Amino acid sequence: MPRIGMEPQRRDALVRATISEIAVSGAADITVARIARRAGMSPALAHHYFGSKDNMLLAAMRHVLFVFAAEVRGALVMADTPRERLTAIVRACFAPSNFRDEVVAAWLNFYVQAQREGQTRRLLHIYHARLRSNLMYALRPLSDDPERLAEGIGAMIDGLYVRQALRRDNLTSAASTDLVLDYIEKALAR
Amino acid sequence: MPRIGMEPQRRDALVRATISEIAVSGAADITVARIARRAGMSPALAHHYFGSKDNMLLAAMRHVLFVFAAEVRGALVMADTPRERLTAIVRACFAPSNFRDEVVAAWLNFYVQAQREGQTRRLLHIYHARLRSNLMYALRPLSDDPERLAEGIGAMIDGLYVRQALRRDNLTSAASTDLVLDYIEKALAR
Amino acid sequence: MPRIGMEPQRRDALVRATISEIAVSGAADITVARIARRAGMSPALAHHYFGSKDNMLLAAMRHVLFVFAAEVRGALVMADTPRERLTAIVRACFAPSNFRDEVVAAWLNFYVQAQREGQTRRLLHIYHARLRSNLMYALRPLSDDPERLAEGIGAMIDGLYVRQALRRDNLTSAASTDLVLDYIEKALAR
Amino acid sequence: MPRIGMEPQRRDALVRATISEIAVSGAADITVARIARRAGMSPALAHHYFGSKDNMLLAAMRHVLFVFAAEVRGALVMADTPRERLTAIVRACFAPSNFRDEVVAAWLNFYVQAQREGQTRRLLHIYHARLRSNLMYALRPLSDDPERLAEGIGAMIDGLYVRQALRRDNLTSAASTDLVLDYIEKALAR
DNA sequence: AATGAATGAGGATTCATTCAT
DNA sequence: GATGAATGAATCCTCATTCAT
Repeated sequence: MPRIGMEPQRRDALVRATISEIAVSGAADITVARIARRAGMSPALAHHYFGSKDNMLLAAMRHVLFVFAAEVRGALVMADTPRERLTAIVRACFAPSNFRDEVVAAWLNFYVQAQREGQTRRLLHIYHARLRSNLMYALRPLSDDPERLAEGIGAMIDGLYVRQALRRDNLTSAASTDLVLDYIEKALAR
Repeated sequence: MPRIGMEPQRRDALVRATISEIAVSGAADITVARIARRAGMSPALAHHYFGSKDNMLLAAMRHVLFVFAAEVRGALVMADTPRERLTAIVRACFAPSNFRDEVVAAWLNFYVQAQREGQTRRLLHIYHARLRSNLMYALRPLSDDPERLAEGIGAMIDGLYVRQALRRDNLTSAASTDLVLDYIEKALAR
Repeated sequence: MPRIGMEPQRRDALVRATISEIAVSGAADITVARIARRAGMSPALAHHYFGSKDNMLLAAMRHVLFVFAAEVRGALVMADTPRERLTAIVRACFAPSNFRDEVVAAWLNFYVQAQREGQTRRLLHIYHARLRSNLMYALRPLSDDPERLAEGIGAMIDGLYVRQALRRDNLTSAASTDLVLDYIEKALAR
Repeated sequence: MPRIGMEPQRRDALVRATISEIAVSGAADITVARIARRAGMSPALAHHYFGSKDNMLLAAMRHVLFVFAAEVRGALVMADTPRERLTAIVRACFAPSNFRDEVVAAWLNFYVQAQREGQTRRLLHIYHARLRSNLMYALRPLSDDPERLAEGIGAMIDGLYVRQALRRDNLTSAASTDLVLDYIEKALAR
């Protein structure tokens, strides 16, 4: 029973379903049918709205990246000093909306997909560059090798995400944040 | 024309082919046929030796983990002091045999597979535990929170692997090593 | 915003769009959606007017046949002698409105469809019979085996259409006409 | 129960099944599944041998063209004079192996496919060129406009094929041959 | 030991068609 | 009158896996 103006809801539901499905089934075993079923519609309709499975995955990724960027931006609003900026960025990285199991699992799969798929790779590079630029801006007044430190921070964050995805242990959001902030603290100390 | 005693060579060729194929095609697009072709035999023979595709992937992973462990063990032989041990471990992590593009790509895919596949996950946990235990042993005399620091080091290493897989930049083996050693240095300084 | 009395325009636009689409996409790859888009309306509306895709194709065919018949009728109006009649018929066959690439392409596709679809077949038989009857009427006073000659003429015309559809060479409308008229001339000579 | 050395048989069976299926279902409605079933195997196996549906259709076409060429070549062996050559060619065109309903139906579908598919088009052009060259060779000593006449003959043959495909009437092989030979006779008379 | 033969089970995608609005 | 929404049915194609040789 078709109602009118469904497109936004449908697209939204599909994006959400895609993220969940990545977390549950893994990027390798994902199927359009499963995504569509989870989103409560037929595979044909999913195709109608997104054109292809790849587009669905890309839309999911864009959504995750968008939320991530928003969180960082939001955190930075209240930060005045460089140190506050650093804290804000790191906190945002591990904020619940980004560090939820589902989203973390999606991240890992994006990384893998980026190895092969150009568009995914490009999006990931943009995210990397943005994070890096945010870090650099805050680090420049504090460090004599901000580039290097930004690289280290980025790597540690990525590593914590990966490990979270495997749930090796239940490292909490707070513990992850502290670990990175600690690293920064030590690296800036003289 | 079948010769006798081919089994070890065949298995070896398949393991190597699997790793290469993961790097080239990605875990999602891997097929037994491609692996077998790369290893110079028929898909049927590959099955004959490994029973299933999953077993092939597991064997490849075991091989990577085995080489990794050997490299670390080898590096530790000559290390006498805790600091030397730390350096040895980190160097081993980024030694060419482990940090080759192909192997790094394989790692990333193992992480993903571990999200779903029990045996893969178990193997990865063993590797994690071993690395952690090695680090702890060296850190205990030097740090007052060795566990925490080990976690940070592990995360950073994993992160550097992930980033290497995406070749965001051509961070060399040496640069990666330095970054981690630097972190350790700073974290241990007082 | 629906206006009243649109039906004739709509149907017309769809028929024209169907012919164009056959020429561009081929009968095999034709879709209602493409026809409708070309005609500037939704697929649903196309269905509303024609009930089914098959009906759309049939309507397109009827249109082509109707134009063809009209052209022949028109040409015959001014023809008084048998020879003039023959010339008129042949000229009409290759008149621009019938021998346009688009229309020729459609013809070829009608032939194919006629192999399977009863209604199409019937329409085509009617066209054949009419052409034949027109030829026979003109040939009877001139030939001692008019039936046979009519068959030959019809075949040659069909063949020229088919070849035109493949654009093997750019045989012009005029050249085609001449070829057939020449044949007739020779066949009637004694 | 797989036996060895099946490839040639399988390919052959598929080519034959494709031709039959084109005749029965039409090029538009052909499916790999139907072809495979008719050839007594699974669709997967058909794909295994031909790679794609298009390749199957092309193989069928090549077969038809090959048989056609062989028939013409065979007929020409015994022809010594130009007139005999012409008769031989025309007879070959309507020889049972080429003028069988099934094959004729396939021809018509090839024409249609050639409108869109490059390879099909190329093959058809080769056939056209060859027939033309054969005709020209025989016509040159007899006609003062051999090119033109070859075109006319070719068109008439094509037209007779098309009409045969529609079975407008049951024009026999012999009648078709006579019609073309008659045309040639008249055209060469002075 | 080794492989070509063979297939069942899916998976992405397309499309004619229907329906509520 | 007109359309976006929605889907069932089909189609091509792929692939892990099995089996007879």
